[in-house]
Amino acid sequence: MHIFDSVQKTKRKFTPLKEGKVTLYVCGPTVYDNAHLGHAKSALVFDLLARVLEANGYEVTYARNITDIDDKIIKKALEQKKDIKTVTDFYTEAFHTEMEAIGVKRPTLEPKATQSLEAMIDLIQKLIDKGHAYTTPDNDVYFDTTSDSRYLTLSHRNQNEEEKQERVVSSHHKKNHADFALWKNVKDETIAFDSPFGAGRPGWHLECSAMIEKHLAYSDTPFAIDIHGGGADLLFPHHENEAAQTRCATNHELANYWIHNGFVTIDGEKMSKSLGNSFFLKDALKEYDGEVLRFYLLSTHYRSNFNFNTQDLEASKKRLDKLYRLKKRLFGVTPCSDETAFKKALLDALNDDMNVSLSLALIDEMINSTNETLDTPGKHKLLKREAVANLAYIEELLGFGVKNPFEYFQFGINEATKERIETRIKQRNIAKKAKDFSLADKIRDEILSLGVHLMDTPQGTFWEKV
RNA sequence: GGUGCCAUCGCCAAGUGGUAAGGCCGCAGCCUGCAAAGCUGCUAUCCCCAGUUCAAAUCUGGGUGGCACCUCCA
Repeated sequence: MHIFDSVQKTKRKFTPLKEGKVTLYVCGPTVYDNAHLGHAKSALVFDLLARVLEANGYEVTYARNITDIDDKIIKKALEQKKDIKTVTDFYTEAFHTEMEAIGVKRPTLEPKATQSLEAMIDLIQKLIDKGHAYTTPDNDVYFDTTSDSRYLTLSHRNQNEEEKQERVVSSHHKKNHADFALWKNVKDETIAFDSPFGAGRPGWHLECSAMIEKHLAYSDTPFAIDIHGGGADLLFPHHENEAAQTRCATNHELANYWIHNGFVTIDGEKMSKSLGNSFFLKDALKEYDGEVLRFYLLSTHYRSNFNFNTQDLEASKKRLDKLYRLKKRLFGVTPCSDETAFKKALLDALNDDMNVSLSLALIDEMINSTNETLDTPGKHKLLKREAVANLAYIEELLGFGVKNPFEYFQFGINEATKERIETRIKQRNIAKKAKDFSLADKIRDEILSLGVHLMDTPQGTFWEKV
C-alpha cells in the first residue's frame, strides 16, 4: 500500500509502526453548525482510508475528535440563548445522522474536548516545565514557537523578516507573532474550566495533541501515531502547531504519515462558512440519496479540489444506477467465496494512494462484461456467483451498493404513490395482454409524469425513479 | 508580497518517460409491440513556447490561466 505524505510531498510505501496495527487520527468537526459538503468529503476520504487499511488486514484504531469547546460555539449559544451543551449535543447528533446517511462508519474513538481537559492540562504543564510555554500578563498561556527548532518544518514555511518585525509591534503580550494560545484565561462570564493556570479555556490546537497522547500514542516508537489526517487547510497552522506541541512535550514526533484532502468548491471557490457559500449536507440529503452523494464526493481523487455541481452529481447517480441494476439482475444469487481477479485489481487500485477513479473504471468494466455475458443464452451460474461476490467486495471496500436494489430506485417516492404505481402497472399488464397498446402507453406516460420509468422484462414489469 | 498545487475529448476524470483508462452527453445499430434497461460500434495527442531523449501528456526552463494557504476553516 502506498499513500501520499503531504509533509514529505511524495508517495510513500506504507509501513506501520507496529506490525499489523494502524493508528489513525483525523481532525473532526467543531460542533456549532451543520456539516457542509466539505466536511462530508473529508469524513468520506478517511472512512475510505480506514476501510482500505482494514482490507489489507490491519487492525485499525481510528480516532476522530469532536471539538465542543470553541468561541464560535459560545457565540452560537449566546445567540440562541441556550446552554453550550445543548448546542454541541444537537450538532453532534446531526453530524452522526448525516454521516450515517452517506455511509461513513463510526470511528473507533470519538473523543470530545470537554472530556479531554485533564490530558490538555497535563500537556500544557509539561510544556511550561520544559520551557516551551510562557504565561502572559493577562494570564494566558502561550506556546513559544522559537523554542522549537523544528517549527515550520511540517508546512515548509519560512518566516520572513518583515513579518518578524511586525509581530513584535502587533502582538498582545505574545513574544512572537507565530506563538499560539494553549490556555486562554477567561475574561468574561461565558464558560470556563478550572486549571492550575486559572479558570479559562484551552486553545484549539491543543486538543488533538492531547487526545492523541491519551488515546493512541505509542511510547516506544519515534512517532506517536501512524497517520494523521484532515483537510488541506489544516496543515498550517493547525497541524504545524499540533506537531510542535507534541514533539516539545513528549520527545516523539506526532505522526509518521500526513494525509490532507482537497477542498470542495462551488463555482471554483472554496466552500466555507466564512464565505457564506456552504452547501449543507442535510439539504443535499433531501434531494439525493446519501449513497449517491457518497459516490459523487468520492469519485475523484481525494487530493484534488472538487468542484461541486448538480450536473456532475446526476452523472454520478447514473453511474451508480448501473451498479444497482446489475445488483437487481442478480438479486438472490449466493456469492462464491473464491478470490476473483476483479477483487485483487480493485484492492490494488485503492492501495495506490486510493485511486478511486481507476477503481470506478474497473467496476464499470466488470459490470459491462457481466451484463454482456448475462445477455447471451445460458445459465451462467458461476459467473453470477462471482459477480455477486465482486459486488459484495465493492460494498465492503467502497460502500457502494449497500442498499436493497429495489428500494434504491424508489428514493423519495411515498407509500401512496407506490401503491398507485403498482395498481396502474397491473392494469397496464392486462391492457398489454389484450394488445391494447394505446392504453398501455397512456398508463406508462401517466406514470412517467410522476418521474417514474417502467421497464418490461421477462421477469415482469419493474419501475424506477428517474 | 511569501509559499504551494493544478491545466488531459462538449462535461467529469485516470494515466506521470514507450506511443491517450473509465463515466456522462451525442450519433448509429441489436433487443423490445413501442419504450426503458442492457449490449455493440463511433468521437482527443494531452494550455502555449523552447529544450533533454531513440522515445514526453509524462522530465527541464520560460510563459499564460485557475486555485489554495499565510486569519476561523474539512
